[in-house]
Amino acid sequence: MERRVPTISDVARLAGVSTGTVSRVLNQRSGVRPETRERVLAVVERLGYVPMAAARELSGHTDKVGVLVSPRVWKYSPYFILLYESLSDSLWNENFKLEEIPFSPSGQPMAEARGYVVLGAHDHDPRLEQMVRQHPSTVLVGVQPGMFWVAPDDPGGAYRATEHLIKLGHREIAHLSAAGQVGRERFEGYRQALEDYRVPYRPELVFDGAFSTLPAYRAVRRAWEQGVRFSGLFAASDEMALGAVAALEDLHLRIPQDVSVVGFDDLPDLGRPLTTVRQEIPEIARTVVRLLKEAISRAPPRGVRVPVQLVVRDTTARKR
Amino acid sequence: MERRVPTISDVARLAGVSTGTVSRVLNQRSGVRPETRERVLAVVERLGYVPMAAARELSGHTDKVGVLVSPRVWKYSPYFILLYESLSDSLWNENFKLEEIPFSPSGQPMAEARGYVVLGAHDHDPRLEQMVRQHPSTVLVGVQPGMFWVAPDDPGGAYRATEHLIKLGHREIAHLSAAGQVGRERFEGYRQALEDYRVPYRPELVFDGAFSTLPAYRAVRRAWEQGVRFSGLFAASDEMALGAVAALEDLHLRIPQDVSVVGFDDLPDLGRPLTTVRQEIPEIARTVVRLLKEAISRAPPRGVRVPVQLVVRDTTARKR
DNA sequence: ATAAATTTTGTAAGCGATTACAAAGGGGGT
DNA sequence: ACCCCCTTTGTAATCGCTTACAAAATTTAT
Repeated sequence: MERRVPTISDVARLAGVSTGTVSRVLNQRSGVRPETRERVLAVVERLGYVPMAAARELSGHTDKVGVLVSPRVWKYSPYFILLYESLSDSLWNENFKLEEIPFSPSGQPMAEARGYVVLGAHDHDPRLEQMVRQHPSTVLVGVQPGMFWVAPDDPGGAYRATEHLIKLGHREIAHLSAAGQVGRERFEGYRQALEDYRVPYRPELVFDGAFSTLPAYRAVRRAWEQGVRFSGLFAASDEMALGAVAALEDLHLRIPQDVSVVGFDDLPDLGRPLTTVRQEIPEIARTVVRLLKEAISRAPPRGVRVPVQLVVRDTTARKR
Repeated sequence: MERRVPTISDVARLAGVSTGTVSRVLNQRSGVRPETRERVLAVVERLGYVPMAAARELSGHTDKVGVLVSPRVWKYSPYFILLYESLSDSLWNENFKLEEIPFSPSGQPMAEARGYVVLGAHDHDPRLEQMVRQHPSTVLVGVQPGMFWVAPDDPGGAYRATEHLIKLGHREIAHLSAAGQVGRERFEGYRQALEDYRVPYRPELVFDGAFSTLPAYRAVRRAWEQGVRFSGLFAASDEMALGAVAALEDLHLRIPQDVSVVGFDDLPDLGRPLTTVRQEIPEIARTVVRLLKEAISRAPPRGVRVPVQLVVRDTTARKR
């Protein structure tokens, strides 16, 4: 009953090779005959062997990567948690170990690490520049020319969300926006779609929802009560979309019959399935890791956009 | 500039003892002369030495402790995150290592661990019983006779919150409640205070806020709009209190002049400082660890209430 | 003072991985 | 066949810490 967790030696023994070879296979080092590799991998698979983190780290070959999280509230958002976990996994696969590092007011991370990932930085946080100067191996999640960055295709996603509504026949399309880089980019996508399809842009249809449920609810409800009308709404985040849905329902409107709502992010376990723009968080994480390795090897900085995808569920319908 | 992180050998060398002795001091093992202990601790302090987690774990002396988190949403609440982190720290100090374990549908944790901590379990989750039978070294955060459990003094805190409002002269005191064990206990405290102070209990003043901002907002606003009146409100969580504050403000009421609001939890970084009942999350974590050790040593199960404390800030005022 | 008992300390073997280095194996070229 | 070179594999040291055991120091008993 009491089965020991298999170690690298178990794998080696069963595969008829040495631990060194197993290690080389697992770390994709060159110089292992393909058939040996196969044999080892088969045993790994069979035993369900997973290298022990502590041992790997102790042997001195995992590098620390620090994550700097700017505003404290960010820490509590599902998006952040998902991204953090995903990042942690991806890094581990590349022999890095994620560690949360407090972003000191002076702008210097407290602990030394091989590289850094910055999440949720403010727009023109002066600390960013300093950070990059002092620690070139830094990757930002967000957009920032001159450094390594990774960001979802926010404008593209917003464009497709809006386009989706337009194609359903909607012409009065409201937008729940929010301050900051991300909010701005999603707004741009919205606006561009309107323009391309010759739907007039009306500033009074854009509300600030601060990326959270309650402010979104209040903004939508207030606007509607003041006579602002629309048959479609694109919220720059799922949480805001949820707030909007609640507000509209309180106003005795039906979703999607009276108003179609599109969100952004595709967070899991949301309670209500939303038509939304899905971000591939794991893919973002993998990209961060890829760039981080480039950064560490002193490649010239570049930015990458990760594609997003429209997921149509039942909060949108053809305009009646 | 490139200063190495000190190891146990550095400490040993500087203190003029062997690594074995340092280790014994650090792990509070007996059989170290007090003056030697002092000397070692001084060096530890001076170097800022912190044992390396990986090495400690590898040496086989840290036990895994699994945390089971029931509903997935829980994971995104600040309370959970705070508790999790606190728990992780406290466990580490006692040579345990926290690990999140998926609560499989069958009710059996997937991985083997020395002990388990269950967070946010449903009221009478049938899996709990099975859990305890199969893994006696389980501590629940919540109340459950027959097993080890730790819970904040919810009834007491709710009592004091309500009492505070009563003593400020309020007689119409609303309550934002929520389903589940915790919600019920806080409701009980509220009710008991009313009874003790001879304030009539009025069921129409109790709303369901589902422990979150938006539902709380909607409940409060709807009630007020339907003519329900109160000059004080005790919300069973800070988040709900925030929702209530927003609702009341939208109804053109001033806090605390028109309505006094009390929350529960004292979450940090809330945006608006609230009069609330503070939970000492670190203390809860420490208690969990203490009980966990008892559980592991097969002591008879018991439950512990951790005291809470009323923190008066500026969302409450004397009734006008 | 000496031996025995006890307390305190040092020594060294692991824990599970990685990796430098050495050794073995496999072709070609002659 | 023989030698050389390149690829593949094995060996063993290493990372930082804990701990069983041995050794030394101290106390107690006689």
